[in-house]
Amino acid sequence: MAQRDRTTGSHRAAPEHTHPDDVPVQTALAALADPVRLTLVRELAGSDDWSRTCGSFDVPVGKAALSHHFAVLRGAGIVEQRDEGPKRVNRLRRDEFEGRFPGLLGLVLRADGQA
Amino acid sequence: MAQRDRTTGSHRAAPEHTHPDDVPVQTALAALADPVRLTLVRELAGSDDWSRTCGSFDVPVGKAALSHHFAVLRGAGIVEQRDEGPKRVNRLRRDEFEGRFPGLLGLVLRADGQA
DNA sequence: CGGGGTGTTCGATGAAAACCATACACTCGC
DNA sequence: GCGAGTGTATGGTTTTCATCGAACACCCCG
Repeated sequence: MAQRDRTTGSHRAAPEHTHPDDVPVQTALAALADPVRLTLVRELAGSDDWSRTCGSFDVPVGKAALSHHFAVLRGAGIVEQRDEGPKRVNRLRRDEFEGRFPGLLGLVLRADGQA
Repeated sequence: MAQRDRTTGSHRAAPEHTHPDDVPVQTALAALADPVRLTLVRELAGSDDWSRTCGSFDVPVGKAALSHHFAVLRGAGIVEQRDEGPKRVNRLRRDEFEGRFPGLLGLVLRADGQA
């Protein structure tokens, strides 16, 4: 019982996740309406699942703020995290999120850098 | 020149509009990520174009705040306003906005009240 | 078991945004 | 023109949120 995972040996407090289905539209929009988080999502979208650690993103904020942003994205059902040794790797919840908010993800990704 | 409109006789400062095409995704998301504005958009979606005056919406804020919210929606290319006598009537820019952010509007409208 | 690497938590700070009350501007009907 | 009705602008308060620095927790490697 409660035997720890051998492959991803980690018994750190597992990150709390919210399934997209339990996320209000407003929360999802608010989560994506931030430049830093938008960058995270986009960079994540261009990478393989579980291939990026939290610290591997190119954003102009400190560790603390970064950690906070990931918590927000988790709470909005946009990303999933898993502990892998000392690191925490990420995955974009493409399908689940798409099921809840069809088109939204594609919208912010295709997103024309601006204008 | 500059003959005033006869039908909607008004020479008040015309409200400034931003076309959806000139709106950054972030701005659009931020505009919709507010409970009051979301209510405005939804109520507006359930009414005929130009049928609703600013004051005719059921939101728990004062006139000043309301006016501000409409300005934000205008700046995000979501609503269009026109002066009609002493009143200012509204219209949801369905098609134009849909062209710029396909699916987004439908998403916030279908929006399951919550969860 | 000690230390480097990684990420979270805490407390505080600063900026942005929502809000209100008041005062003003404009249109219309009398 | 006055006065009611409608919306905007201004100034100031409150709340919210992004951010940082520092302290802490955890994992691994030697």
